[in-house]
Amino acid sequence: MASNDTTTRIFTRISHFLLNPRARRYTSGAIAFERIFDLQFEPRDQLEQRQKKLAQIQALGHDPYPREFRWTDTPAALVDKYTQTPGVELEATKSEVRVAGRIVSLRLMGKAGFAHLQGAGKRIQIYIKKDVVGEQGFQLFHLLDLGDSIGVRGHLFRTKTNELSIWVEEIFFLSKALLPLPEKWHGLTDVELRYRQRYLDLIANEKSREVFVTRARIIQELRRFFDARGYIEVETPMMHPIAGGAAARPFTTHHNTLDIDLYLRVAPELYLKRLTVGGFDRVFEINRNFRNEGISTQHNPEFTMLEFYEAYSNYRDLMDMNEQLFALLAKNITGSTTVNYGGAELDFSKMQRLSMREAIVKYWPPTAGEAPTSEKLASPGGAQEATNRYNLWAKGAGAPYAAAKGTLTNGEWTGLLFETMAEDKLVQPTILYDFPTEISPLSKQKPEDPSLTERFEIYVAGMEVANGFSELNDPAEQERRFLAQMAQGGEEVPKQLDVDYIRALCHGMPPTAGEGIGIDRLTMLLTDSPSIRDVILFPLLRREGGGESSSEAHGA
RNA sequence: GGACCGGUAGCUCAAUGGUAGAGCAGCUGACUCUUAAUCAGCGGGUUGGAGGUUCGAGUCCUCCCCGGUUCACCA
Repeated sequence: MASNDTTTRIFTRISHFLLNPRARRYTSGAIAFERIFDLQFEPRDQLEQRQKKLAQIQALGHDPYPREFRWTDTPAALVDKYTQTPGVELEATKSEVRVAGRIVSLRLMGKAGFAHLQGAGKRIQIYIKKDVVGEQGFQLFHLLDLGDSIGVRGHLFRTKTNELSIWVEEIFFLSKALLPLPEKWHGLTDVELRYRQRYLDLIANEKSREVFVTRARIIQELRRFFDARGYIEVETPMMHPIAGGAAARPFTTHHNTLDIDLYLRVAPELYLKRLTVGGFDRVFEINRNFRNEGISTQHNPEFTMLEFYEAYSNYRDLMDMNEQLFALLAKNITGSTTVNYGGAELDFSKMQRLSMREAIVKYWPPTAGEAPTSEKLASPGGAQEATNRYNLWAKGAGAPYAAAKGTLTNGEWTGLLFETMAEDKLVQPTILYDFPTEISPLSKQKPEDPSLTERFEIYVAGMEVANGFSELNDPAEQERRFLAQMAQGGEEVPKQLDVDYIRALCHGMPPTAGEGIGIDRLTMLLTDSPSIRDVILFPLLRREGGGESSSEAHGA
């Protein structure tokens, strides 16, 4: 978009200016500023105008970039505390408040004026009268623009229309907004700009601010939950010599001094399990994983995962714990165990449980012929045969079909068939369990059926939000699975055997259950956000404008 | 990478193939309880870019750029 190009160019230029040491060398008055602003961009008029005003503010005797402001209350705190208090009472006490915020509305009327100050996410109105603040103060008020930061000293009162407001006795200039805020009616609606310039999104869109506050609360709740159960929180490496713990293409980086290539981790799993070997029986980590794969409304190349491991438990124990955890989170975050997501009512008070084979049987399209039975899917060639029959139907019906690359094992066919036909049907919170061994290289097999593992995933709104299992702790079996994986090859598979991990298992890992929960997707569900980009402050975006430096990929 | 939708003033959007506009923001002035403040006036455009069709293109055609959605990819 041309308008966007222009805007982003402006912001880029400004940030260059702010980083430019010359810019700090202003003396006084507009002339110095005008020389520094020798820039070729479009909204020059506004920028120059505000520069002139800043110079005038300085000429009035104010520091253009003061160091601090001592406040007594935030706008949000005042609004919270005094919503009910009648004006008479406020006038009677007239207790002094000092409040800082950003000007988000401004109405000047001759020798008086109103404005709204925004701080801590809420707005409070201020009333400025020339009689009260004096000639100097009122001159300053006249030089303010939407977006400026100011502090005020005064007392609370209510206007004719009964709005809680501050009767300003003194104004303090705090910071000039040299560039205008987003349009005040529509706010910032351009999706790209909302992601790229999140700071503007946060000012203009209350909903956006709430999402990120909620995200922080979700993480707090999770910490509380695991703390209460005797877990300790750790941080394991993000730079791995071998990218293991998940099948995903890693990012590559390089350490100069050691002259070694490293991978950004695709999962913390193998390190956390080393810690259970080391005696951290209950351990968790909340941090970033990096996967060099596609970007979509459900995928960001870096995403936050909670991973936790609990010794002496199995996957059934985790399933039970998850039911509690999800219900508790939904309740504490949204106020109810029933959560609206994209128009669907998600009920977190209970979770449907299905084995993967049962899910295929259950969601088999009625018009695709007779559904396979679980026994049939388990038999040799059964899953492939079912997939072929499904594909035949899907091609006729125009539904997505399962495209296999190369030769697959029975377990891989099962996984593929499930993903193709059943995954997006799992809207209500569902625990899907008993995954094929071939697609679960780190999970323990079921004693009565080694073709399956004690593994489950949680699906909500058709999205995978969690993945847990009874951890494989037999080093010989683990080595066999790693080698099988490597033999299979592909970019998603580690290139080398993680010898130290096998060695760690040789020192004995207690029976352990472990799980990962995708924090971004969980936040999407609990904030009714349709895209993962709505819950990540600075999602990875395409490079701006085609050819330039990539330093703006995350915004600023 | 494919498909679909979109790109017009700083922002949000109009404009049968026939003189590029409105509101907001900005500037000047008036106004001492406004709240999308109001009133009067002013400035603001390479219609994403390049070609083409046409007497005439914001509008139609081709290519390119940028963005969104979606599919593919993605334990």
